[in-house]
Amino acid sequence: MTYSIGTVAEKSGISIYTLRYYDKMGLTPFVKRNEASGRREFTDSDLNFLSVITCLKGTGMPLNEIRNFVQCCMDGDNTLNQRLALFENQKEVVINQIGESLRNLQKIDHKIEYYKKAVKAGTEKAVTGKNNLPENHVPLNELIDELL
Amino acid sequence: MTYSIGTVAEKSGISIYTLRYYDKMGLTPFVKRNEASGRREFTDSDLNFLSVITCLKGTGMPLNEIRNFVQCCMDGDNTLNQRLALFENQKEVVINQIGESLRNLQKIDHKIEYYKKAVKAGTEKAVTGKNNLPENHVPLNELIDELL
DNA sequence: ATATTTGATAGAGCTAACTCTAGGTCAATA
DNA sequence: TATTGACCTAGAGTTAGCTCTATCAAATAT
Repeated sequence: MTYSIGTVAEKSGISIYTLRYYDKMGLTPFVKRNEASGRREFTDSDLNFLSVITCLKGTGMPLNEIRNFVQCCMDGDNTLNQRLALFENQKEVVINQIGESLRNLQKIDHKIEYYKKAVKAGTEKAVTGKNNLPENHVPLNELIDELL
Repeated sequence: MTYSIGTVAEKSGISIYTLRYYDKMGLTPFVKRNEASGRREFTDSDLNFLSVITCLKGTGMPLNEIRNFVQCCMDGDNTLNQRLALFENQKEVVINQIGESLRNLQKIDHKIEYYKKAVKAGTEKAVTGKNNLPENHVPLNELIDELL
């Protein structure tokens, strides 16, 4: 069972243009072509690989790093340690991103409180509170371990 | 008390180039200039404003939207509702980002487990587990409320 | 008083990640 | 069989967000 690029675009939400672009950039060298027509034929395994690529991209990893990772995968078992290290490192990255998101969320919450008061009073001048409260120090690592 | 652009760059971690670029893009119209020399003179209030801008940028808001927000701030009290709505909306955005980050984290954790086994076995072929486990449905909103 | 540093502007250059166009091939349908 | 539609490549164009250069003015250090 294989899928055309259009079908994959529908299933994945990635545009046909982008799928071809990724292929050109070396992100999907595993996708085979039809011998006669040269058309791409995606397998289910290819779709799984694509979802890993999407995950890494979602963490902000640039395409050339993702390409390196894919190359490692193609290079076989002697890159296993390297790939493990990559994911362990990326875990740190994501945890830091969540930390930043939580800090942003906190700041946004303060702003929401601030503007609620201001809207109620009809003017900003009536609002007294400072916007920069002291940061709380969430033990992020533990919390995230708990969430998963 | 005012700060030069170089001092602000140091304090904020934003490069001088970028600070000038933001100013050119209309993100910091509130920063006054020295009458005689034309140099920018940042106040403490300006730094606070800048930290809000940094927060919004950190949530992925594009610069032109941030500029609109800043313009609302300059336009005074009749934009209060609009500004409240903006932050309420941005809160949703950040919560969704955290959700995506947690899903990515989960996938990465599975990969880490996978590669640990593979490294131990010396080959990928020995690893049996599927990589795409069913998603857990964390009640994200409540959890985040709890964290803050 | 002079030299160095810091700041200013205008505008060019750069990178990443698409996004689209042109011109062609191949496959599926009326 | 003819036509429509999906796919192909090469390469140009686009956007966001910086980043840097050239050139000049002002401030600070020696």
